[in-house]
Formats: sequence, structure tokens, C-alpha cells
Amino acid sequence: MTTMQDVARHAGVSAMTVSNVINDHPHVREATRQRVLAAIAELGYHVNTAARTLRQGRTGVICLAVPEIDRPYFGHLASLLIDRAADRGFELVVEQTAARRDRELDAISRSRLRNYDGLILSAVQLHDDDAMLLRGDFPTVLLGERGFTGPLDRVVMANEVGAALAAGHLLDRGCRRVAMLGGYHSAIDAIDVSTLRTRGFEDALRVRGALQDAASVRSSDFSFEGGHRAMTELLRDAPDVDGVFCSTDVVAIGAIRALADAGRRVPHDVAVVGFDDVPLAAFTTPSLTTISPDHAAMADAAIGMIVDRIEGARGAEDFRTVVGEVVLVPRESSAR
Amino acid sequence: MTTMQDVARHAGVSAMTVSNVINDHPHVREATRQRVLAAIAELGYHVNTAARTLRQGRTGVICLAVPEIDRPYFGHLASLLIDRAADRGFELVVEQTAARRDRELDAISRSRLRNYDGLILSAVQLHDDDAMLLRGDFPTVLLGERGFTGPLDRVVMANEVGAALAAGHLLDRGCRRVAMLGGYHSAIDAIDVSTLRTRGFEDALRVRGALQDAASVRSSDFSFEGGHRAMTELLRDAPDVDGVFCSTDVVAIGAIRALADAGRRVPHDVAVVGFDDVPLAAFTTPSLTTISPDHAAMADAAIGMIVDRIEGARGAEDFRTVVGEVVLVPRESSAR
DNA sequence: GAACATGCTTGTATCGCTACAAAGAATCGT
DNA sequence: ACGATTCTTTGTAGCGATACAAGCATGTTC
Repeated sequence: MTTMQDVARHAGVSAMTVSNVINDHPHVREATRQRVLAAIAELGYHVNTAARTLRQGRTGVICLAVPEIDRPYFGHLASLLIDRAADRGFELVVEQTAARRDRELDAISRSRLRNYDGLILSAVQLHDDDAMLLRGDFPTVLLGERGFTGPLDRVVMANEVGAALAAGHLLDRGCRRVAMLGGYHSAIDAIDVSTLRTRGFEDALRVRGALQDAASVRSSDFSFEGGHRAMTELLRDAPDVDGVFCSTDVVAIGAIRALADAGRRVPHDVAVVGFDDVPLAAFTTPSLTTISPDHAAMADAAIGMIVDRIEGARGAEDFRTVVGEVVLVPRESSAR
Repeated sequence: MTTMQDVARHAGVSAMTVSNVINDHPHVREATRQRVLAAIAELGYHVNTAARTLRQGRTGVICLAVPEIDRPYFGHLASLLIDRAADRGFELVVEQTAARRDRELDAISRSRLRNYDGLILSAVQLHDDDAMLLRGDFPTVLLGERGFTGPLDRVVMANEVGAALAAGHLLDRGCRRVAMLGGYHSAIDAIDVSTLRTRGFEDALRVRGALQDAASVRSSDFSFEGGHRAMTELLRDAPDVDGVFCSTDVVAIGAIRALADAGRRVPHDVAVVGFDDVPLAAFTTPSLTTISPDHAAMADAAIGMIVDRIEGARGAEDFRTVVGEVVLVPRESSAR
């Protein structure tokens, strides 16, 4: 491996001058600069970032840790964050935590020791206790959670509001027997997306006197298969269902497929509403009515917060929570 | 930041002993190990990877560079590669190159200087000339290209074979006026996925005497919008089309949506075949007939090759190309 | 009991880069 | 012409970890 010393020798200058050229320091004579650049090109030299990082104490890289990269929502999110990070002069790389709680904490602790300046953690299951582990000097932004209360910067969604919008929309469209897929009632200390959306959904139904039995909330993992399976089981247990709110668009698409398999028409027989408004939602057949979070604003907020923290713009006790707005986007899957 | 020295002092041993404990070296007395572990826990110490990397010269991290993370195919691919890499003791992170050729090269050159042991590059547009830049000592595997001929390890798809399968399938299903979306005829020296699939498609039609005019091949970017737009334009110019091959599943889904918007039924009026077999393809309505590459085998091959190279198991002149098999998976979108 | 093997621990010397400070060269004003 | 000012270049000293080899206790052998 060629080092800066090699380049320096080759160009007849000191290593420091090479460093100055590479880092665009002022006060380098043009002739010298050219000589150094030529030497760099000739030797095919590249900076060793490990050494640079060790010396500078920063890497210019932010890590986005998501439970599963293979989900439209996270792909979309990652894409937005990458752009915003680039605007602020940071690179962003994506790691997967595999949705298992231990791996999530693993990602957190590893990131401390990895070459990242900051961590944006899209957590699925984090207990309040875990705040302990997250606390500390490492710049971290927690993404997408609402209930978690630790001392951390957070960008969250109006999960309950969104779910309530969905419930109201189904009732407004004349649904009389509504259900939810991908719902869950978790313990108080482990508030996850499913639980929050379920809560918003049920509360809204209750307010309108439309809450039937708890059995109409079915759990599901956030996959096409999960949505398909949950819908199939729901149809078996509650054949008269005429409105379904799904905790994510992916679940909704699996559910719509299951409805088609069962010969039910969407929206005529059953109306379906998703959550997330992933790009796909506008292009399915029928297109998907969904709760649309302000993804762009959330990405802005997340990058803004993490960069501010990395650059020391905010104090150690000054934590903020940004709530992303949601709106309901009506499309074909609930047009009845 | 607490350092290894701090831990050593705290535990009453030398820094080397701390290092030995952390790296599970033999010949550390159990009592000492416990003392060190206690000190580590107490101080909340984490290894500084920049320092470790500088010293050891390796990071244990492989980079996957993709043009756009926000595309089902890449999400799926990333997910498979992450698992395989973990099996081999490597972490894998994902970077986005944004599909612009300069950014791709940028990712390549940056990765040399970044803290990665190897690069898996899913390139969209690379010229043969770029082989120059890729050549060298940095472990690299090029993914998904077929035509590119530089001295590199590659995992490629049987793009032409797959496209030919799709063409044959459409004809077998009785389509008489077939077209392609997301096709492209590129210059010889810049062979990309679109071009290869187009070539396979047209060659197959020609063999069966069914090649109509070149106008029935329309370009499109690999997005839902792109597929939608291309299909809309195709319907305007060739209203009698009854079979469409799309260069990716995403384009196909956009196309199906456009067909629905135009009041055409799939597959009754127009049959549609995609390429990639992303998880989504089985769950759309209608479900999508598609060319299914052996994703798992390709992921295996890519990780196997990169790890072998990182570990020096293969010589500097020993480059391999693995071709992933493809099969056609018939589903509803062409069932007529 | 001398010689030697084994288990455990520790200095020392880098890995490649850059912050810092200071030295040398060139330019300027008066 | 001389000090003051500015521009340009360069030693030096680490950042924090680990490879290497050497050191010091023990235990083992004959």
C-alpha cells in the first residue's frame, strides 16, 4: 500500500505538504500542488481513512440501522436520508439489525465502536430500560417510535392520529364490520409501532361506538406473506368483514391479495387502508388508500438533529422530539 | 473517550493484557480476565475501531454499493447478502451510488480508502474502460452485469436467456403484438442490463419470426412511474399491443397500473411479464409472471468470491464469473 | 538442584495520518 | 535597508490499538 510518505518522497516534498494538498489547505503554491497531485495520480495513492479517522476522531459517515432492509418503507426512508445527509456533507450507510431486539442493541453498541459519527436507529422494539444503553455521548437519533421516553433525540410519527384517520375513513365509507391486521397489544413498557397504531385505531372506533370485539385485531409480521396469512385467517373467522386497516402498506398489499384469492372484491366487498404511503402504494391495482407520513420532513429532521449533535450544536441535556405529520391519501382500495 | 490504557490502569494490568482479553487470546488467567472485563463494563469501554483497523489493516466490513437503495430488487439482494456475509463472519453495509456513472466510480475509489475489506458493486453503467479503475488489489465483485469483460470477479444473470424465455412465453400464450418496456439499445462498449434483456427479447422474437418494428421497444427508468409512463405512451402509439415484457418487475407493476388506468384488463387484453421475481411479484393483483433469477445462489456466489479474495484464497490473475440461472415463473399476469 | 518447558504478562515499536507550532522564504511599507 | 507581514513548507508528536518478542513466574523433569 502506498502511503503519504511515498507520495511525499516521489514529489520531493514533506508528508505534511501532501496532507495540505489533499485537504485543500490554503497556502500551498500552485506549482507544488500540481507536483503533489501528479505524484498521487502516478502512484495511485488513496488516503487511508483508518489513519485519518484515528487522528481526526471523526469519519464523516452516519449509520442508518434498520430492522429489515428488504421492506419498501425502509428503502424509501434510506433513500431520503442519504440525500439529506449528502447535503450536509455526510455519507450515510445502511446496516440491518434484523428486527431482533438483541441485534438492535448490538447495532447500537457496535456503532459506538465503528467508524460512524452518528447513528440513526429505526427501532422496532426498544424498552425504556434501553435508554440507559443509548444514553451517553454518542450522537443518536431514534426514528419512528412514539411511546419510548428515554432521554434521546427522536423523530416520530403521529401513529395514533394516523390510525384514527384510517378508522374514521373506513366508517365514513360505510364499513360496518371493520378489522385491523398487523395490530398488537403490547405491554406498557415496550411500545412499538403496532401497538400505537392499534391503540389509535381502537380508540377512534370506540369514540364512534363502532368498536366490536378484540378478536378483529390480528397480529401479523410486516411482510406480504404476513398480511396474506392474517387476512386469510380473518376471513375464516369473520367472513362479514367489510373494512380492514393494515398497520403497513406491505401488510395491506398481502391482504388485498388474500381477498382476491378468496374472491372478494376491493373495495366493493372490503375496503382496505394501509399506512406508510410507500411509492408502491400509488401503483398497485387497486391503488392503496393509506396514511401518508411526511417522509421528507422526517428525513430532514433526522439528519438535521444528528448533524447538529455531531457538530456539537446542542447540549448534552437538550433532547428534542419531532413529530411527523400524517395525512390520509384516499385511493381506490377504499373508494366505495 | 475511554481508551484501553484507562481500562488497563483501572484493572491494574497492562494495555496488552486488556487487548488479549478482548481478542480472546489464550494464556490469560481467569481471574485476570474477570478483572479486566469488570473494568471494561465499569468504564463503559468500547474498542476504537479506527485504531484497530489501522493496526490490523482489516475491518471485517464489506460494502455493497447499489445505484438506488429504494428499489425492491436491491433491498431483496441486500438482505440476502447481509445474511451470507454474516455467515462468513463479515458485516455488510449498503451504500448508494445514485445510478449516475460518476458516482459509481466514486464509490469504487472511495471504497478503497474507506474502511471496507471488499466491495460488491451492483453497477448499472460501466464501460470496459473502467476495468482499469477497478483492477488492482482491492477485492471487488461486480454484480448483475453480463457484457462487461474486464478482469474482475463477477456474478451475473442470464439476462438474455431470461428475456428470451419471457418472449417465448408471451408468444406461447397467443400474443401477436408484443412489446418491451424498459428496453434500450446501447453502444457496444456500455452494455447494461436493459440492453442485454432487450437483445435477448428481440433475438427470441426474431427466431420465431415475430419481430415487428423496433418502435415496440420503449425505454423507461426502473421505477413505477417510468413503467407507467412508458406503458401509457405505448398504448397511444400501438393500441393493439397484447403482450408486454418489462425489463424489471417494478416497471411491470407501473405498466399494469397504466393498463388499468386505460381500461385494459391484464391478462385478458394484455399479458405482462416482468424480470427479477422480487417478493412483491407474488402478491400483486394480478400476480406477476416474471423471470426469476436464483437470487440465493447469486448471493452465495458473491459473498463466497469476495471473502475468498479478502482472505487471499485466490491469486491475482484468477478471476471468475458465476452465472445465475433464471427460470420463468408463470403467474396471473400472463394466464390467458 | 540445575535445566527446561509452560503459563501468564508486559515493553516496545509501529500502523498512516494530521494538529500544532515554528521555521524559512518572499513581499511590503516606510 | 530593515523590520513587519504574509505566504509556504516542514519537524514533531501523538491518535489508540496490536504484533512481536522478551520477561518473569511457576511447574516439570531427570
